Amino acid sequence: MTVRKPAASQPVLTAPVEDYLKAIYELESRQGSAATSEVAGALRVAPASVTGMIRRLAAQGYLDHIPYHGVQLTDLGRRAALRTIRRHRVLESYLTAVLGYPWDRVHDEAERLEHAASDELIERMAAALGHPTVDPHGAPIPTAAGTVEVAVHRTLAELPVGEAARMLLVSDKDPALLRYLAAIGLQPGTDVTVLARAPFDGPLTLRIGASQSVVGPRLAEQVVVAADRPARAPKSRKR
Amino acid sequence: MTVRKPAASQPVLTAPVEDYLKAIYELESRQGSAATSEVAGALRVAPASVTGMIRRLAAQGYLDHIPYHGVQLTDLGRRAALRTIRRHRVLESYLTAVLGYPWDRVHDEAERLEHAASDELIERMAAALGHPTVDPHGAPIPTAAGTVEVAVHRTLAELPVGEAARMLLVSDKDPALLRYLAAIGLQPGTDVTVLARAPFDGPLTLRIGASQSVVGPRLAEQVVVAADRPARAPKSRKR
DNA sequence: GCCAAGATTTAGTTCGAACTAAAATAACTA
DNA sequence: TAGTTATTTTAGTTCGAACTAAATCTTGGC
Repeated sequence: MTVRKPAASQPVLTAPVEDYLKAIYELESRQGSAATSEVAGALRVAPASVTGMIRRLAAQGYLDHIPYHGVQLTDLGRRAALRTIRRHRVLESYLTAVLGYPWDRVHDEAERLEHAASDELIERMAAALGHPTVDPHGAPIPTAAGTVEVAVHRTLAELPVGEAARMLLVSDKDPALLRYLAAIGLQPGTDVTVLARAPFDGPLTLRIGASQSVVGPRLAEQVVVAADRPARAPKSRKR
Repeated sequence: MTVRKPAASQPVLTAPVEDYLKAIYELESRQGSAATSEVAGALRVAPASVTGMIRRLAAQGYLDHIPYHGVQLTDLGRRAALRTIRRHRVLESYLTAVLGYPWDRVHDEAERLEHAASDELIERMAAALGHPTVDPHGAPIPTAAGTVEVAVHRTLAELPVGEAARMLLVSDKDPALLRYLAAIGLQPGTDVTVLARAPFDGPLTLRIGASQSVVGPRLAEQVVVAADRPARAPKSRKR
């Protein structure tokens, strides 16, 4: 009752531990490594706290740590991270699809529920949705077995002028950004073309459906797109 | 991310605090008072731990504590308890009605989610169900404003032989009991009559629909029933 | 009305997870 | 190559929430 119980299966991970593993996984897969200070920044925690937690996680076999030279998730750690990420993304999908949450408000809710929901609940939600493969922001949902599609794609900032593309993905972390994207009609699946790009890191003019919008380069970097036509060779692999 | 955030509104209650307030509320309303050792028993925690927590909760205004003479929830504490109970019961209702959970497995899941779900989520779930007033076990769901129906009813153990009654309520805590009740066809709303009661605390013979079952007196004490016909004066009041 | 049994509280520990301040190491630049 | 700066780790605290053991209070039975 009062003790934090295992959300479901064997190893009893606390909420902070799940958060660390998830953050390290995301830093690793985004930039190949996860520095102490980056983890600290992602979790809004002092760097010294990260060192402490990392020592414990290494002792328990979730990651390898070479002092002063960063960490690397072990298979155990990666599986735990993917399980948390699956929960998060299934929850986001369910909350938007079934309970009518707007996509900019779904992240915080999922962030809390992901530590409390049992595997059974997550699988029931996934089943109710027909086992979706991406969440409302376009991020791939790891399978229950622990595999993810890791796709490398361009962002809007890199898309050549005139080339048609389809929006794929945006981070779920910034509600204001998500609201803005919704307002200009950009969401995963939407077709988009860069009509013009101003020099010196200037704004981009986009065609989205029938309308046009001008957006800054910072925003364009956040939006991941894919070639509009079926790609020649699918640029994705299993992990 | 890593810090336990307020599930929704102002006062930041930790999961253990919510569990204590809920347990004390339930003991108070079931038997008028909540002894240290009873709270300890309900939460499966050492009595000394309860004393420690009670001191803190008293200091924060959630209850009044006269050392060696028990505790009493303040209005603040009662409101917090009812908020947690509402969450729990709305969650149970949603999980059974929408996600197909069997009623004997819904308690544990709700027990964890009740600390993580936001008010918004709970209200969306309640709305999706048409604002139910009782949970799957027949327990009344407190309103968002913090009021509950407190009804005093008889149990099957007290029901006179031959008098028709309608099952109202059973505790959600014992999965085996719930499975058994489901097996003999007893659930909230079901009509039931005591056909015979063996002497010396013996078993009861019940008619449930078209079939008969024999149950022990311990089970009968757990099952709350109401007169089958509209009661002369409704034996309930607001709190 | 006393006393033993039972309930409750105090005292002192432990653990996870955070913190600050100080020390150690790595990396970059001059 | 050396020195400075930035990053990381160590050392020592704090807090919530549990624990055990010991002390204290209440009460029921005689």
